[in-house]
Amino acid sequence: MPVSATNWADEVDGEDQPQTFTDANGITTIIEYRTNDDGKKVKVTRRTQKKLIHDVVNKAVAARKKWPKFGKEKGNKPGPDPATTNVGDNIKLKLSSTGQVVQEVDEQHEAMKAQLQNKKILCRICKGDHFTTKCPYKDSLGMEDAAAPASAPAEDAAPAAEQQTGSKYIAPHMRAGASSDSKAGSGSGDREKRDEQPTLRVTNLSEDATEADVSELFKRFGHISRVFLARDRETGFCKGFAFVSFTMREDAQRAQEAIDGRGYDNLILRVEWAKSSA
DNA sequence: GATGAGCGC
Repeated sequence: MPVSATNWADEVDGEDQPQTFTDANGITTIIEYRTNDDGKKVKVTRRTQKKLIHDVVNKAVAARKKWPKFGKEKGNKPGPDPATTNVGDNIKLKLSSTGQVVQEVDEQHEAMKAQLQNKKILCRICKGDHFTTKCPYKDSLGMEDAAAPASAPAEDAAPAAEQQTGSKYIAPHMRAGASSDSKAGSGSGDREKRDEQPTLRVTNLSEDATEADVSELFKRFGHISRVFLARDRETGFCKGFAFVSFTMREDAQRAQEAIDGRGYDNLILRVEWAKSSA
């Protein structure tokens, strides 16, 4: 195969002077031929750091900033709007002289974050004071149409419930429709009572799922009266399915629709209405 | 793929 004279990589012979080449990205390559201890001629290739790649990316980012905004952002000025945009940490890693990896936080982004700190942050999933994208429930429950519970507020919010409704707080066991054995997981029950509650059967749970996992997953839809996780009698591992009873049929209904087909622990959960066993 | 526990005073 003929070798192109312009292909510097193949120009090996008779060049004792260092050669330098700069490519389109501004990366400079230096080639020199040295004589080593054994008297042999060796080729030494060095390149300047690829720092210009970084600049190229930033140029593209800068260009994008000038694009007209569209959708709900239409007509807004360039740059992120704190109401809709989460400015994350831009962390660079660099090697220190001791070989340890050192974290460097980009100062520009720190400044940006500080600027946005005064703004209110409200998670659309759980109403916590973090961004929706940072919600701890995002992976398991991160559904866009996160339906707020109609009959029960989220997250052990007894005092909050009082504030929200403006009426007197009613303890769960005193509420209409609450069962006498309202302790979730107590499994105390006579079957008749159990079977008249709106109960879901959850299948395809992983074997290390616990009652707590299941109730965490479902409690945001409303008050749960009972969680039963089928465990292997000997090993104690989850047998892959569980029953979740709600106080309110509507809550169970919404939970069924919302969680059925959702991923949890790398598995796709199935949620159906339970049939009474007999 | 699956339908919940224990049985004694």
